[in-house]
Amino acid sequence: MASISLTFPDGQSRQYDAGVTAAQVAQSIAPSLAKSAVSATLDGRHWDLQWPIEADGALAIKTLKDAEGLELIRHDLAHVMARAVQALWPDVKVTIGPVTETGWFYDFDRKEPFTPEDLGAIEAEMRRIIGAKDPIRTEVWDRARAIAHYEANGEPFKVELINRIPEGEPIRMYWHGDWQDLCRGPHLQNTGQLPGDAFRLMGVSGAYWFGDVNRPQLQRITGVAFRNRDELKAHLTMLEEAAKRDHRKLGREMELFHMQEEAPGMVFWHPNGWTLWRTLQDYMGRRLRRAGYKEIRTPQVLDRILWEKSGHWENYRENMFIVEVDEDGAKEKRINALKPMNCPCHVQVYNQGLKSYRDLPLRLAEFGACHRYESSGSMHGLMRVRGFTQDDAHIFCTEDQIGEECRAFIELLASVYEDLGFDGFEIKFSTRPEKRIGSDETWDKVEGALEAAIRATGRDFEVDPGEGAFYGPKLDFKLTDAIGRKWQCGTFQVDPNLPDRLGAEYVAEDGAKHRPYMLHRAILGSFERFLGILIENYAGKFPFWLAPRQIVVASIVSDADDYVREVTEALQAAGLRAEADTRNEKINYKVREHSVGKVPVILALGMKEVEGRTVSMRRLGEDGQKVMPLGEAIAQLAGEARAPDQRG
RNA sequence: GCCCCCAUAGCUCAGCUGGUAGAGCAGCUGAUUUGUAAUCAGAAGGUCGGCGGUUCAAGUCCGUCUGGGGGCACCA
Repeated sequence: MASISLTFPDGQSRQYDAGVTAAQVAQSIAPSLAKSAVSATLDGRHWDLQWPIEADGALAIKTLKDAEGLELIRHDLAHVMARAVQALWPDVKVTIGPVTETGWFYDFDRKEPFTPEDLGAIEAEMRRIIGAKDPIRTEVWDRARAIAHYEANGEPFKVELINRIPEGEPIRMYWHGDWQDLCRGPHLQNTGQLPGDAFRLMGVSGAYWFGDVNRPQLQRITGVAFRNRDELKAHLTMLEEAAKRDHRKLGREMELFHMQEEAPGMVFWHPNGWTLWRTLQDYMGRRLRRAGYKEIRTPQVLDRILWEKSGHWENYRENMFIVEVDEDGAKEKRINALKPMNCPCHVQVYNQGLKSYRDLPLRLAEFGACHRYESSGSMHGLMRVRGFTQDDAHIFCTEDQIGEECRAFIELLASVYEDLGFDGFEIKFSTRPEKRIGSDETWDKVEGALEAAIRATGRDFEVDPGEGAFYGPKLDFKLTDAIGRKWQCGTFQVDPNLPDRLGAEYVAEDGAKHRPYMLHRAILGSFERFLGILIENYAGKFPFWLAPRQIVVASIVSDADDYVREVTEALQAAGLRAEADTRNEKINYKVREHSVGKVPVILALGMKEVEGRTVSMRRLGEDGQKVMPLGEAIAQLAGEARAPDQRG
């Protein structure tokens, strides 16, 4: 038998017979290692302990402590769950069950829906299987045998999966107990290696087979799993914490906004929420103005003729709100649409009057309200709505100017995200999709220009092939919030096509008319969504400059009410958002209520403050309070209330 | 749009196998003048999301519509 040489992580090598398994290797190193081993990596590839090793390579034995171990737990739990489901309902057909970021899911085909109560029964059966410590074994089958097997068992989805496995790849079968599944592996050694108390089934949902609406809809059961009970507990606690900062809940509690049946996907902003919005919009307005943008305002309702020209009528009509109007004396109804985006309007503004190359780059910005008829199932609080407002702008420029505009945009975006409290962001470069307009020559040119521009900034970016817009390549910017979630907000898109469709042009140095390029760009994306992200990022505890309610001035005794009103007015005169609370309640009650209401500063005033013309300042999240002269307090708070771009 | 789940007072939620609704908080009224996260008392508040159906009887069972939630699909 041939001999092979395996190299271990410590650099040492040993000789083995070809066909040796990683389990045997582990045993040869130490019996204790063989016992705790769950899998291995061979030349970096995740490798089952039972698979034979036929050639020289670098082998590392993995235990549950390794990242591979956690993946295996989740992977095997998917199989154990599938087995449990088929044990309980033998008629259920199994499909696929991959590992996710926090656990796994498995999609089943079954006529009757799984109920939440079924999940408990499935979990119990899973624990029984884990308790049985069934050994897991693997075999490689040839394609015909595997297909025949699943056809005989009435598992059409597995047959399809086998047919999708590329020629030359081994087709592997796994068993534990009398249950069998098709799987590329690797797996644990036995089901007893699974932590029976560190997983939980989270829910049932629908999911299309291979993500295709035209294929059967399956039932997806999802679970979360960790190495041990404490990690599971920590995860569940994290979910509870995330739920506490849910913008829908905070929006109601802090009286920021509401939505109602008569206007699904549209937001009613209340005074507090609108204050937050305006604070953000005013800030963005200043940043854009300073960056050379001109702010404009364009119509909401436009005749379909414009949408036909822009191409939207043809491609996105189902997603547009259509407005039919009976005009006096008209034979036909006039058909309009609420604008789903601002760009065609911005081209109309550009097109007024002849433009010279000296006018470029021309940056037109609009806090543009748009409406899109989003499908009912996609709406989600403020995060996905039908009526939204973008921090939209379009830069009309020459090809030579794309690079500099891109650089300046990224600088601006980075600075804005930092001001708003977000630490970092990722950049994604999306190239031409299959369904697109414009010539390959043009695509080559604009993709090249955009890539050169992003490279020149020296920032890291990922390429996402085929994910560009149909009219041009783009950069997407994804920020990370306080609890590690990522949100795609900013975008920078190069569009050589819309100026063409809508006839934008400029007179160049050569005296001839040329098409400008159009750069679509946004930093926040939609105000609605971004405010939702901000609310969750800060869990409602906004920095002072953003807080819709900045200061409550509360009386301790009613004899201090006049002074409370005087202080409140003085704060308001200094431009601060201050309210008086002279209700007949104890100071404990007022402090609690405004703390729960997430007001950053409470000034409590009793007779001592009246006599000394001082205030007792209490800050949200801090114990105790500071007494200081009124004038000092106003100066201090007015300083803090300045937006980041207005600080000296 | 599709699958599952949900809809009871302003908010959070009870209401077992059908017998025409209950709590806490908020709000209102009154008392209390209070020193940094809930003072006490009283009265009031709901065509149980809409529309149909089954039944002597529906918050409860069935159908349907609307909205919401968790996913899938979609996201110019």
